[in-house]
Amino acid sequence: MNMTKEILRANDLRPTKQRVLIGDYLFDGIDKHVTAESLFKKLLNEKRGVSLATVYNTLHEFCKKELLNKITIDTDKVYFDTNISSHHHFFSDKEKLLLDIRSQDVIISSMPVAPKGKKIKKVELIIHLED
Amino acid sequence: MNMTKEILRANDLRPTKQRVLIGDYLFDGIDKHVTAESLFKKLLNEKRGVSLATVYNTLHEFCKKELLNKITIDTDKVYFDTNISSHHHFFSDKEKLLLDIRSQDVIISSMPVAPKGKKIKKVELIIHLED
DNA sequence: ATCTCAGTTTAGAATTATTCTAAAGTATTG
DNA sequence: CAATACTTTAGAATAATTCTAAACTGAGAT
Repeated sequence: MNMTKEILRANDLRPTKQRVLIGDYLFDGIDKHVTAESLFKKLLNEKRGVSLATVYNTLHEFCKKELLNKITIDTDKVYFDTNISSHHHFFSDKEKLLLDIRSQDVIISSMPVAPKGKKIKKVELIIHLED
Repeated sequence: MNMTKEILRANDLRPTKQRVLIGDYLFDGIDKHVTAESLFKKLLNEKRGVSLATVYNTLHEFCKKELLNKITIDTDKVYFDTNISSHHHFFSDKEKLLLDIRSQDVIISSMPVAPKGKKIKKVELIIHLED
């Protein structure tokens, strides 16, 4: 059976045509950074299209199920990373390009304690690049 | 002479009423996190108002002159930090609240090298909080 | 002081990623 | 197959930010 369908079912998401199409692309084993727009355009070339609203819906659902990692680095676009293991990013503000940093290349040896009443949800290190 | 005026002149910015008003608030020595909207509202209560467009213009000019630090953490708002020394942030996604982390509380002991042709412009560590 | 002009401010329109809405479609269960 | 809860979708709505072009102003020259 289609791998994406298994992933979807395992996460209580009905394997609709659209989700399978999106999942097949995102979960093919190759790490990717996508935006709603880039994914939407990518899928336009496929046999059947997926509406932009569905792209947004699906990306958010996948995030909620922790199948994707949402990266907010830029005000005008949200990036989604298919690599959900802990790692950090370079970001080139000029080209708006996001690059993975191998996890072994960053060592954070001291971390603050969370303010009282709060827990640490996620640690995001972004290294902004320039020419 | 007004301290803000000196700062403005030193940065080739004409000390207009609006810039002085904004600078007096931002550069009073107390670290602040503002958004265009929060600053605009704050200034409405002052003797003379400043238009929202000018608030945006001024925040961007101050950033360009490195009098402010722009923090993009959230898609729907840009934050500006008056603390321009190197430090990191907690961010509570729920309340959309930004908190400074004292610089001594984070130690990054290993950093990746920038991709060829690029330099590291800024390192931003954001610790997302939840309840 | 006044003149001049480049730099600045401003209201309102434009832009744009994202979210919302509500109607039509579809997967799943019995 | 029928019923229903979940999905998809087009298009409208939203909201932060940017743009535009006209009015205004600070600062140096006269």
